[in-house]
Amino acid sequence: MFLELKAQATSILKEAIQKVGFEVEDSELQFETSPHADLASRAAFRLAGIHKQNPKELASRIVSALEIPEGSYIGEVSAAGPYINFFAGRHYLERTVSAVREEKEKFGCGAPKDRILLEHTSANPNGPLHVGHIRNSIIGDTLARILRRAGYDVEVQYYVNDMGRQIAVVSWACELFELDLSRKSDAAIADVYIKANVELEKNPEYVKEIDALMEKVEVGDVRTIEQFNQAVSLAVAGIKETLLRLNVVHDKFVSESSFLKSGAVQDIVERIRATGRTKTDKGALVVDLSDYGFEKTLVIQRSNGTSLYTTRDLAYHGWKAGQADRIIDIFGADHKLISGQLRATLNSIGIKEPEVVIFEFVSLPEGSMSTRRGQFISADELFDKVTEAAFEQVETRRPETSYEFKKEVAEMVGIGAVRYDIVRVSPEKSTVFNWKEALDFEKQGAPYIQYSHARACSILEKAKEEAAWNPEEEINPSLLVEDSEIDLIKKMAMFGSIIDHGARELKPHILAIYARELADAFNQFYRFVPVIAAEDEKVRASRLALVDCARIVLANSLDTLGIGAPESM
RNA sequence: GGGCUCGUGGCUUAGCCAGGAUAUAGCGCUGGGCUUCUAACCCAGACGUCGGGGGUUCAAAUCCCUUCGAGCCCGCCA
Repeated sequence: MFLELKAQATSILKEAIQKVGFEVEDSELQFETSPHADLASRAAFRLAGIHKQNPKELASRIVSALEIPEGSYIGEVSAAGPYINFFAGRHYLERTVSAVREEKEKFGCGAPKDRILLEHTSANPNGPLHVGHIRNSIIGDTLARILRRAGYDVEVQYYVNDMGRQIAVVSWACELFELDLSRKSDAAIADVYIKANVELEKNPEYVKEIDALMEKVEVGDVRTIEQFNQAVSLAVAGIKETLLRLNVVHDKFVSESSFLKSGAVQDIVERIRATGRTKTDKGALVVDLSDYGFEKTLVIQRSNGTSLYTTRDLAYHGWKAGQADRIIDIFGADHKLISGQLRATLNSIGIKEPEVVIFEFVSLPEGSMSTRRGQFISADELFDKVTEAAFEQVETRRPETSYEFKKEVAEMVGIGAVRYDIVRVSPEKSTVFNWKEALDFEKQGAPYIQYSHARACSILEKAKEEAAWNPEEEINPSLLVEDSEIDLIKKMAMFGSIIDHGARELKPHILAIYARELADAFNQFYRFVPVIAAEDEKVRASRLALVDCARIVLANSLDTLGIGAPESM
């Protein structure tokens, strides 16, 4: 709705500026959201600079020339010094309320758009996901949800490394040590993987055994491949379970080895060779990317002829490029360089490059996390502790409820808190994990937003019981005139533009901030405006409708954040 | 040594790419509010050289240069 408001302001302002005698592009209107108006333009600054005029005077001339058409969302425009301030009118507020009531869970959705292939998580199957990995999952999953709501046809993939060196070590470890199958399968894999790495460190001779395994896989040795697969599928099964609990689902798991089998890896090597930018360096095949600004060459084939992760990834991206209009990858900061080289190489052979979203590291107070060294906090452990802490909270706050209720709410609140905590900060900030903060529900996080939703549900529930509410009833939105009602409506109206913005910039944290502000607006309304106790029947009906709208937009926001929306908590 | 990212009240953080009106919000701190739709809430208050320095501009948290600090990367690992 806000996007429409902006579009109307754009055309009104542009017309007025023309009347005053200037030509402007849309981008020169310099709109911004502001505490002083619903939409403010700094166009007078810009025009004054170009045409050597007084910006204040120009602003008031433009405002006098301005005409607001009948039925516009704009109610009023005024000049405040050099600023041109636009204020939404009643029509905008009332239209927003009816739009939410009509569109319900579809409110905020964009028109159908292109097909997107989004890859996220793709952690190596050498152990369970840890708290660093889930930053990838949460950013990726939230983006996928935002893009879907924005109208894109999104397919989400997990790229499974089932043949790299680390996996060879895993497979080797499974032969050497007994798997503890009483544990979750990915944790059992990590145990032997960590032990194997200790062995490798002690006895570097073993490296030859790993090399041998990798060569066997590359040439298609059935038994070795079978062993790799067994180890990989154990780890992947555990990872999937963890992701499911996080409310993250992938449409497809694509394995690296499939590109070797299909010959795609060989094909891509030939294509790169054909550009003439490859050469042999100590027996290895390398690509010269100096014209793309990369000083060091990129190795795409070992001297023994085997492929590398990068080579298979190139083949994977070649395959992806053929099936979608946009390719999006979510990578950790350690992949910055390699993803740049990947993009350059793809560009050099005319394959569509992925858009890469980079997030910085989550480390521990004692340093960065490492599966190999066993230095990590697994996502499962975090989920267990956080839901346990949430359970205690429900128990103190709602002692009268059933065990099942408490469990269900604790799961939604705990997992929601984890997701929100991670998604709320912009990806380029590196963070240090700390238990105290992770388990703290006092701050304005997911539980705060969920609580607002539950409050809205509770009012509606009570009204239904008293037979005082019919959701389909015609209401008169012009009765919603309190400040906190208007603020709430305006906040709801922003939802679509937040989705649009997040999708355009691939920035999920924008939505997290918005959801909190929406909850803020609802809580203020809740505090100041009585709903069920409203004396006038028509006013009560309108307010109930508004509560229902808030409930819908809060639920839509939470859903897009991948966070559960409890009706009671 | 080179490259990328970050540095905003005690702590966490928005705003920075597209420079403009009193710098966003939470935690913590001080004080207030539950016989009234769930107090996981609300209200009020204190706390800021936007890392330091220089520059561009009518105007800089935002752009440029420089410097300091933190993280990540610079493998025939992934």
